[in-house]
Formats: sequence, structure tokens, C-alpha cells
Amino acid sequence: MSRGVTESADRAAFSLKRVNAAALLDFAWRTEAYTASDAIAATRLARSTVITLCDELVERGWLAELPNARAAGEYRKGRPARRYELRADAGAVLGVDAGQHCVTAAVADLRGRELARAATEIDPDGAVRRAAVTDATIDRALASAGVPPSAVMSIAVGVPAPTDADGGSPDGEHEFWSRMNPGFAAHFRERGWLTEVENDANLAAIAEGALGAGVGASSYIALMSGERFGAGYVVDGHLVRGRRGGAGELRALALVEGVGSTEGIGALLREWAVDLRRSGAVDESSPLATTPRARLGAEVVLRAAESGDPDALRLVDRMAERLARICAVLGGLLDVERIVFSGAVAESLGLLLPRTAARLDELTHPPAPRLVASPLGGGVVSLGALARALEIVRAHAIGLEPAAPIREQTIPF
Amino acid sequence: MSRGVTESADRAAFSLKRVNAAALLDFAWRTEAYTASDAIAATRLARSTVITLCDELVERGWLAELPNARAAGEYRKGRPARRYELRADAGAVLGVDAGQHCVTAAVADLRGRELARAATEIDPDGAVRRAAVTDATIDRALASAGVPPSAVMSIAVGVPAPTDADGGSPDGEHEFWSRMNPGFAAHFRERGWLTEVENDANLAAIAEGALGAGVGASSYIALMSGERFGAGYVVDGHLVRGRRGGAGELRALALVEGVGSTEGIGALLREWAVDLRRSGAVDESSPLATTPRARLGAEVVLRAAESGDPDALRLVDRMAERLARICAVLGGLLDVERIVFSGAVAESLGLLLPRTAARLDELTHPPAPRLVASPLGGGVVSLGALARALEIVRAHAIGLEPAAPIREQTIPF
DNA sequence: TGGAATTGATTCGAAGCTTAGATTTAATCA
DNA sequence: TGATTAAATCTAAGCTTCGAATCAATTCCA
Repeated sequence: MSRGVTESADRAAFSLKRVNAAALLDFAWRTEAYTASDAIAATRLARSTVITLCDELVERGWLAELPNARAAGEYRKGRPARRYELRADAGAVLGVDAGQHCVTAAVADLRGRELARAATEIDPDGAVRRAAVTDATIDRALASAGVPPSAVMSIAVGVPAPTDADGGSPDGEHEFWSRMNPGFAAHFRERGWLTEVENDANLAAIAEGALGAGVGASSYIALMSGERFGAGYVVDGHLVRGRRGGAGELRALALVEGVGSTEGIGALLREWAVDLRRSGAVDESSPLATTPRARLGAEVVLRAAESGDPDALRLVDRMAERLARICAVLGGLLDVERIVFSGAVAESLGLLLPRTAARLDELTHPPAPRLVASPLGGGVVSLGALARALEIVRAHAIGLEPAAPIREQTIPF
Repeated sequence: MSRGVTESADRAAFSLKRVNAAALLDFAWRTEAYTASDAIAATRLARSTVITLCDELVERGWLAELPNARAAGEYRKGRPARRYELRADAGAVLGVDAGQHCVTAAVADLRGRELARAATEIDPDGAVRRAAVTDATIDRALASAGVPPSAVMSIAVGVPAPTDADGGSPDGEHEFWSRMNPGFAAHFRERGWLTEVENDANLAAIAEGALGAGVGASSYIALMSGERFGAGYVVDGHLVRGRRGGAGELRALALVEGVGSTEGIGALLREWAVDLRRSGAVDESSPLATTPRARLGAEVVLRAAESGDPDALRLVDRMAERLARICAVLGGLLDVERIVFSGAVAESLGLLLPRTAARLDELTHPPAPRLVASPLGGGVVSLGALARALEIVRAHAIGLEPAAPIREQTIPF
């Protein structure tokens, strides 16, 4: 007697319906309010299928059915179409920049609109408190956005250290890396959030591609250029991470002639200006001489150069030479369309960019990559973290449960 | 009266069945002969489903049903299982190395087993004949493999030029690139073959990852190092191509201290040896002095060094220094696990590799990438082309029609 | 030698989804 | 008011997949 010992294991994790629902939800994400006909065109499913799926997604809390039928401007004949829309408040995402001196947490809705932001200064050496400070900053941001922690669907954290696929950072660099990334990944996964911990320059690259100067390019480099150089590569549309997330660590640039170290624009211009003043070779009326020592930095030099100060101009040219070499090597080895200068310095590059570009043209075979300044300012990393967190949610959406579906709000007829 | 104007367009291109069939076929590719039970475990589909799909794939010519039930060694109780196997002869793939001086065409079956190979020397300057010579070489290879052109499912062509996603090469470099790639992509697509034209170093990288010294690594660089350096990057399991397929063009290395040019190991060791002899500083008994001028090249130097010749050893150390710098920059910027020395020179590197590795350790922060010599010899590019062509077939398999399904050969019961 | 035991093939009804087409509904237009 | 239009809704049918029951081909063991 065969006892019907079935070989039933857990079945294939995807059904066609699941795939179709995901496609529809993705379409909703890509558009504003839409009608069934729009969705039919986009998904190539039959009308009945689309409507069934939409209704189910409304039921589950992902979509809202909008009241007005043909309110959407374009006046049309025929029976008014039902309209649906992604519920931007069906959840929230967290983007954290856990930087060396400052932790920033941003909250956004499912459309990526930032709802709130909080920041805390932090002692770079206090290792233990780092996680606690980050938690507190996140809680403040959530509170000020009015988002309950249960509504958070994912979090991305940027750290100034390489990270592996699990979000861990290798020991090394005198424990600096593990101090900067004290087990963030495990910590946030415990809170039930989809979590990614990523190198800060990589997140900057994602931000540039999503909202910044990388939009439209499939291969570009985001060059973080404050105190230290660090880069995030996006080539062929993919973030290039490397064995341990170390791609974009630029220590190897020390071997490039005329570069020598990985000190960034901020650090070097400050040093150079100080050295120059100390040597006494600066004209008395130059801002390089008159600015109080504590405020003498990259910004002062760049601004002075723009207003024609010859000493500052010399420093700018020296920096342009150095930058051009960095760009030539990175751009040449990776064949990118653009190199985006990212981070806080990007706002005041002024003359530096065109001069670097001119020198780059001499150094490379055409076409040289285009050099552009990021419009995103000092918040790039947290913006990139938000963008990445949103990507994660979108990739897992059909498997997630929307927060607080407001059933009553959907229109009966 | 509504005339039932259906909005039927061509429907979504994928059915669940199609996806399942693809998964099953892919499983068949990953294993040798298998039973339905094996497939059930692998695909997590129900038994009836699996058997239906297998029978259909047999019918279509993708699979063969094997005669013997439990011939496969392991003695088992119970009713003998039907056994299936991918028909390796259901099609063929072509891998072509259209090099500067020599065109090589290889034919393989669907398991990647090479069936035949043909090569033709070619004048590097004769532009027009390049396509014709390639065609002829392919035809010879096909004929000697006994494969009709109609059985070819895909072709990958390696060229010494960057290529874009469509397989075109930019003008530039004094027309050299377009001479090396005279519209191969369009040409072979006209013959009805799935076609990919790819930079030769990139194909070398694919070969190393599939059969060579890159197996098991998800991030590595294949460094082609004969007359000129050229590299193929695989990072995070993806080939990194760049804006115009120019990633891996190493001209930017000219900016690295102690490197200067992109001349390869072969070219430089020859030059250095010739210079050294001309300067008269070579010991009379050294192979560097005794070898006839025309044969004085990298191999002679490397072999002499291995047998202890001090002049040759000095050249090897000089080369090790240079290589170490190249590896430090590439490995450091991309964070790879390994750097594979690929191409014909790889076979005789001898002392050069450990000495380069030692110097690399000094130049980089640990862990330095591991340096390994390719076991694939001078045929890397055509092997990589075969591997890539096979990848293409596997990716498109369910949409393809197998060649000459031999219906009668399947076992009736 | 013959009946368990075992393993897999076959068969078949049920359930889940998607679809095309028919029908109904809600609007505009004349 | 009725024709027209575009969309929703309903319905029956088809395709896949699944699970269970049944059948088939062996080995094991008394």
C-alpha cells in the first residue's frame, strides 16, 4: 500500500500573480495617479487582471483609489475611469549618514520626499556611544516626521569605511573602520528593518545618479573631495563595490605622479595656504594674509581666486593639476562619462573645475570624461542613503506589509 | 451595440510555463544526466509538472531521454527512474579571436566542449579582407567539426579594440580600432546568429573566470601582458565595461610613477635586453649575449633569470617593480581578490610572479590581491569567446530552436 | 519463488490565474 | 432624449500547476 507520501516541499517562491502584482506596483511607483488603461498599456495584462490586482493592492494598503474620475484635467468622453495612486505614506525609509564627526538621519516617504532630518555632532573617538547616538538621532528624526518606527520599511547607513555585502567592515586601518561601523547591520536588522550598511562615497554615487549630477549617465564616478578623497564608481549602471567594498578607496593614487597622497581638496588648500602665509610670500592685502588663521581654508582660497587674487590663483592651478591627474587615472581606467565632484566642497569649486577640465583634456585621449560639480551639497550621503533605502523597498515591495492601511479612506464608489 | 473592441495587444512576453521550462533547462545544463526526482528537488515544482516539461523539452529537441534506468552506478531499490540529459549536440557556439595578426575560430558544443579550431595569419593592415578572412576561418572550423552553420546558436568575437554594447568600436586611435572591428556585429547578425563583439581582454577575463585562474573569485582582473598591457575587470561577478567598453584600456597608467607606458612584458623585456647588449654591459656567456638577436625576447630573459643569470635577474627585478606598481594601482582602485596574468606570456613567467608579489606586498596595505598565472595559454581569447557565446545561448535558450532534433533516437518506453 | 517494501510513473480532478468577449454603466455630445 | 464613447463588470473558457490516488517496476527477504 502506497501511503501517498507526497514529495511536497515548500513550493516555488513565486507565482505568476506575485510577479504581475510586483510589476503593477512598480508601474505605480514610476507614475503619478493612473487609470486601469494606463496600467494595461504598461503591464500588457488584460483589463480584468489589472483591475483585480489593483483592487487587491488597494486592499493591502499599497494603493489608494482616488475619488475624482476625470478630475485630471484632460476632459474625456465615456465612462470615467477609476484612478489609483501609490500611497506614499504606506511606509517610510531611513537614510543615515554616520560620518566621522556627525551623524545625520533623514526620513522619507515612499516617493522619496524627505519628511524630516536630524543631526548630532559626535566625538570621533568615542566608540561605544556611536550606535546609541545614531539610534537617538534616528528616533528624533522619526518623531519630528511623525512616523512610527513600525512604519519604517528599510534603512541604509553610510559609514566612512569599506563594507562587505552583509554590511560589515573589515578590521584594519587601526580599528578606525570597525569604530566607524560598530555592527550597524546586525543592530538595525534586530529592529526588523531591511538594512544596508554602505560606504559613504558609494552612497554619494547613488545620490548623484538618482538626483544629482549623475542623472542620465550610466557610467560615472562620484569623487568625495573634502578632507580625504574617496570615490564611488557606477559603471554600466552598477555600483562597483569590490571584494570587500574597497573599490573607491583611493590610497593607490599615492603612486600617481603629482598626486602622492589622498588628502582632499579641503585639507590640501588649507595646508598650502597656511604654508604660503608662513613663508611670508603672500601679498599683505590678499585674503590669504588677512583671514584669521582658524578660518583660513579651502573656501577662502577658492573665493579669493575667483576675485583674482594671484596667490590664490597659483594654489588653484596647483590643485587643478593634481585633480586632473586623479581624474585622468580614474576616468581612463574605468572609462566613465562623468566625474562628479561631490560633498560640501562641491558648492564652492568655482574656477577649479574649468581649470581642472582644461588640464584633463591635455592629459587624456579624447573624449575626456566631463567634470561636473554636484548640486547636492553636504547632504549627499544621507540623500544617497535615502535613495538606496528606497531602492531596497521597491525591490522587496510585494513581500512587505504596508503600514496602517486606512481602509475607510478608499472611496466606496 | 458594443462591438467588443478588445484592447488585446500582444500579451506579456512571459508565461509562468516559459519561466519554469527555462529553469528546468538551466538545471539540465548545470548537471549531467538527471532523473525527475533530481529536477523536482532543484526546481521545487511538482512531479507532474516536471515530467510534463521534460517531455516537452525532449519533444523540442533540448533534452534526450536516456535508455538505461539505473545504469548510473548507484544501485537503488524501487522502480527505475527515467533519466534525461541536455543534448550537447542540440546546437553549437562559435568563439572567435580576431586578433591583430591572427584570426582564430573555435567551435564548441552546448557543454562547452571544443569540437574544432582553425586559425589564419592575417596582414594587420589589410582592412577590407579582415571580415572575409574571419568568415573563411569560421567556415573551416565548422567544416572540420562537422557542424552545419544552421546549427550555430551564437557567436562571440574578440577584437583588440574597445566595443560598445552593440558591438561597435569607436573611431579613433588612427582608425586602428575600426580596422580591427570592421562591422563584425552587423555582419554576423545577418547570418542569423546571436552575436556579441567584445574587447579581447574582456573575453580573456571571462575565460579566466570560467576555466582559468579566476575560478571561484568574484572580483579579479585579467591582465593581458604580451606586447601591450590591456585588462579585463570582473568586479562583484560583473564584467566592468565602461562608457564605450574602454574600461581596461590602460593608457592612463602612463601617469603612474615607474610605469610610464603601456608596453607589455614581452615588448619591454625584449627592448631592455637589446639595449643592455648594445651597451656592452652583458657578461659574454650570458644568454642575453649569445642568443641570436632575432630571438632575443621575453622568454629568453625569463628563462635565463630562472637559471641564475645575473643580468637577466636584474631585468626581471626591474620588470617586477613596474608590474607591482601596475598591480598596486589596479588592485587598489578596484579592490579585487586576484590579478591573473593572462595570454601567451603567462606560461613562462617563472620568477617574475613571486618577485612582483613580494614588491606588491610592500606597496599596498594588506591584504594585497593574489597574483596568479593563467593556465590557459595563448588561446585565452578564443576560449573566453566560446564561454561568452555559451552564456548567451544559455540566457536565451528557451527562445531558441535546437538544431536537428533526432526524434527517433528517443526511447519509446 | 513469492509477497512485502520501495521508488517512481501515470492519471485525474481541483484550484488558481489570466484572458477574450459580452454586457452593463456612466459619462459627453448633438 | 438618444447616439456615442470609454470604461467597468461579468462570465465562461483555457492553461498551468498541484496533490492525491493509483499503477508499475524493481529489490529485499523469508
